[in-house]
Amino acid sequence: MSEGGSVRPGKAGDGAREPAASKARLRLWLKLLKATKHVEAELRENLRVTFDTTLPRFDVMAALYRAESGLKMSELSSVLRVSNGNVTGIVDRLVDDGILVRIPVDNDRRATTVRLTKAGREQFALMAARHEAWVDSLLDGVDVSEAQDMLDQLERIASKSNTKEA
Amino acid sequence: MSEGGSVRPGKAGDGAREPAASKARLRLWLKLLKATKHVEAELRENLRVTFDTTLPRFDVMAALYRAESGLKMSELSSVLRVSNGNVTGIVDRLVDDGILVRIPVDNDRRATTVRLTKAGREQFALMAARHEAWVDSLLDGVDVSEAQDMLDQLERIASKSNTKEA
DNA sequence: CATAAACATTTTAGGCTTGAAATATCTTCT
DNA sequence: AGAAGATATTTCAAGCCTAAAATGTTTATG
Repeated sequence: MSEGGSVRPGKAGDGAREPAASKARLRLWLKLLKATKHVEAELRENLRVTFDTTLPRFDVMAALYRAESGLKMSELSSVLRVSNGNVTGIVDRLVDDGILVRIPVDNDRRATTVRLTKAGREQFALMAARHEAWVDSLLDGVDVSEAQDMLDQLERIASKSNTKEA
Repeated sequence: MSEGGSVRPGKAGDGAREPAASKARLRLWLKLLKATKHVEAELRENLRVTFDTTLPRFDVMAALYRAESGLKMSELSSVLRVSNGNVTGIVDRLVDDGILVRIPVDNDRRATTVRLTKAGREQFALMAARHEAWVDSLLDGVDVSEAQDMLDQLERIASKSNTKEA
């Protein structure tokens, strides 16, 4: 958690505009972070005790569940927005557990495609249903229809300078 | 918390679980997560290139900056909501770097208080100012005054305590 | 007093994460 | 063809993170 709140900066480095707005944005950010981490921690815990798995594993499986024909390692890493080396490790373990298979790509011996096994698809279907229910329950206090504005603003945040340039 | 039936819990208090609402909440969650991760990644990168440090280190320093008389390891871990063992490692490294000191607690040889050194306080003051400016800039697209509702809803989410038992 | 329980912290084992270096393969250009 | 550059992936070193076990210390209880 980035808890940089309630500190008197005096003079900021780059974008020192109105101090009040800046502080308000900082508070908003801290709340955003706190709520997100809270939900994430609950989901992690639920995945751990219910399915003996982890969020990163779930994320990899989710991405591959959607891509029925599988994804190359680089595609996976790009979809999940994590480093190549990171994906390598997670996939290694999922392959060991019989949840994923690596399939050589024709005409390119550098690349491999990764795909869910039948067992992997079945496991994920179960997990996804529970996951959706967990999220539903965790976000119970949020009026989704009224949150549309914020949602759109978040969308803008997340896509800002996100065009692979950063 | 969401330990009941995966599809239709029907517990006291929570709203009826319509599939559409459930999907909408899932989408909201994914957006929340995406936006948060994006901002967090930017802050991490900024801290790395500008101050050669990390978010966890920043968080520890922030907590101690506010607590002038220092915090015990357990207090630190509770404030930051991370495990004891985790705090041990981060503090170890900050002590090595002369940013923190460990001070024995009178009348309790189990505990130690951790405090920023003078150098640590100075470094953090610089970082906090830049940090606030970064957040201000990253949340530029968000109308904070209009986000109050969402903010309050997030507050509720984050404070929904998980009394694991019962 | 003895000793059991509670507490504060560290250690351990294992997984996640990154940026950078290393491998292997493919493509392009002369 | 052969060299140079681009691409796909893995390996590596280092730090973050957790749950659980271990260690040392204090408090409560018989």
